[in-house]
Amino acid sequence: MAEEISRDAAPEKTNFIWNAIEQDLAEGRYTEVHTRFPPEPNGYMHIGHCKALIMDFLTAERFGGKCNLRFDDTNPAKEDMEFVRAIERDIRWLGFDWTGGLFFASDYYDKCYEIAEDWIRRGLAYVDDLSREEMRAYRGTLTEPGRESPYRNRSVEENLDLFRRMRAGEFPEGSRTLRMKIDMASPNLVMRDPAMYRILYKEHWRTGNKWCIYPMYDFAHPIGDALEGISHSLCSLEYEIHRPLYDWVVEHAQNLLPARPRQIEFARLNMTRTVMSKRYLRQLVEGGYVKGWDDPRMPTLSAMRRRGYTGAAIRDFVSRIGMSKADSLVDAAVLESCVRDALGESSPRAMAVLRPLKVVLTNWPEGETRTITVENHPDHPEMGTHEITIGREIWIEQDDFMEVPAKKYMRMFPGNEVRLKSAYIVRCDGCDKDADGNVTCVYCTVDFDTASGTPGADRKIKGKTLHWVNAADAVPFEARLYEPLLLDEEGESEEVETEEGAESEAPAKKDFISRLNPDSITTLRGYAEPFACAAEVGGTFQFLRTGYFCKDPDSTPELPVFNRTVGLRDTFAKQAKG
RNA sequence: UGGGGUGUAGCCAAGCGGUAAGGCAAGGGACUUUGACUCCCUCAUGCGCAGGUUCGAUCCCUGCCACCCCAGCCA
Repeated sequence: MAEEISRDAAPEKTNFIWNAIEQDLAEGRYTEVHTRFPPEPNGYMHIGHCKALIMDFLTAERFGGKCNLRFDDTNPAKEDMEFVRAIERDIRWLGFDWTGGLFFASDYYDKCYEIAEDWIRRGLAYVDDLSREEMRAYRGTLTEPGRESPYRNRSVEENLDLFRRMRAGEFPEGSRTLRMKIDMASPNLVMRDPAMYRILYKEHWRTGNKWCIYPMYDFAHPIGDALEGISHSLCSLEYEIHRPLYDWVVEHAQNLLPARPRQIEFARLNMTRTVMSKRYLRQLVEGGYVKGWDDPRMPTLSAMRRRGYTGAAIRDFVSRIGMSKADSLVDAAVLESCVRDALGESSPRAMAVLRPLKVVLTNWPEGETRTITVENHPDHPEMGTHEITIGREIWIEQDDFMEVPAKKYMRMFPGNEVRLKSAYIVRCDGCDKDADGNVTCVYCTVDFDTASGTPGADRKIKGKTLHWVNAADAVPFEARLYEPLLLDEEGESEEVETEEGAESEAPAKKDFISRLNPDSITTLRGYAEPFACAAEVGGTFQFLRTGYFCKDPDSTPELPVFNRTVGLRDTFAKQAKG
């Protein structure tokens, strides 16, 4: 019996990185696991960042180690404290804490400088006077080796003098760089004497004007990792070709470093129906296609939070999509499934009508109101109850009435009985229409013997159970329904995040704009029960049969606003479409 | 045409020489006071292609093919 169970049990979720780490541990290469999440504070985090973030924190958790948060702030021209705060908030929202500590690459500027001078003395680095354009020309191409800079073989004394004067601010921006002396003929362009330092007369938001030379990523990152005692430095696939350089830096600075971290790369996240690059995201905001970085249609964490996604749902998502080195495009439906799972358990139920249609209960006593107690959650009695009312006039969903029913339609139509959720079975008798043939009002007869909770309620009927709100106390509210930002998936492949301003982006840009979904937001004026409208901003409900909704900060006392976080699965609608 | 990577179902993804896990999507059915949830069932004689080694290959070897990344003083 026990064997049966263990055989049926799903294998423990694993991935190639954890397998590699287990092997490292088993073979004694490392005795403990220490990771880091190293964002550059130059923008808001989006769902794409979460894959790396969660992998970093979860790997530490899984192996009983620690994870640092390190802001990679080596380029003062692009970075800002505002983003540091935003990133910290997003990480906390996801439910993580930087158990290993909070650091900045700028903490290591002195150490980087020390290593730079050491390398100059050892003949491993040199000051180059080549201009940006010349350097590009000397670098060679994918198929041709580069040429050595004429400044490559300066004496140690001259290099040291020049580098110190670079630091002292004696040379104009862009006039010189410090370069590693590796191999201009390497087939890997990254190894062709990469720059270590550039001159930048920019005040840094942490180090002020102390420096006018700033270390490059390829130099500062491995040093930061080693200084923090990182064992496994996880990053995305585009850094794979940098790994030989990463190892070169760690190896040659080993005399001044306490550790020897290992870099492992994995595929970054791409998702259907959205974009994941900072450049496109900025285009959406600045082009007015969305209302801001936290517009609920955006894939930023601040937007997802506002829309009603939960940190737990996003963690679940990342664990479901797995980890590999294969380029992938994950179906957004996976994320939606995670959100439904998370919200289905925790959200109180309420009734709200998105597209209202008046129903008059013709045999309901004029002026009479009844109060009904309803459960907040069908599966969780401990979540309590709340009260709703019913009177002679109620609102139902326009979709829930058809004068001439479609095939398999089991909602309200003349002659058919349906149940009003938590209330009574009613029979539809007919409707009013305006001059254009639009239904303006529906008439029903209540079967008073079928009140919910009484034996009479057990009567079986063909019709479905509909949600509704009492017209007498329903609160008008604004519902914002969202559709994907982008339409077709054809040929979709999100480009990597790069600096804007490249000439090659023109065609892709046009394609991106042409794929924008013009109907990504629908704003409706509906009616909701007071219980839901009284919630505070951020409060989440399942509005029966229409989806999960989250109260938006745009709400006013007069007009609550609810974002639809995600709809419910709707197999009937699918059948109708197909 | 240089180098570094990756190809397992519609989309992700396990698998590490012993005869293809799991999730999402999709399609059936049961249940239902949410056409939801939940629960059952179906969904790769097949692992980019072609050879080879082996009693046996998704796994090892060889050769092809396709796709991704790299020519910043960005990260």
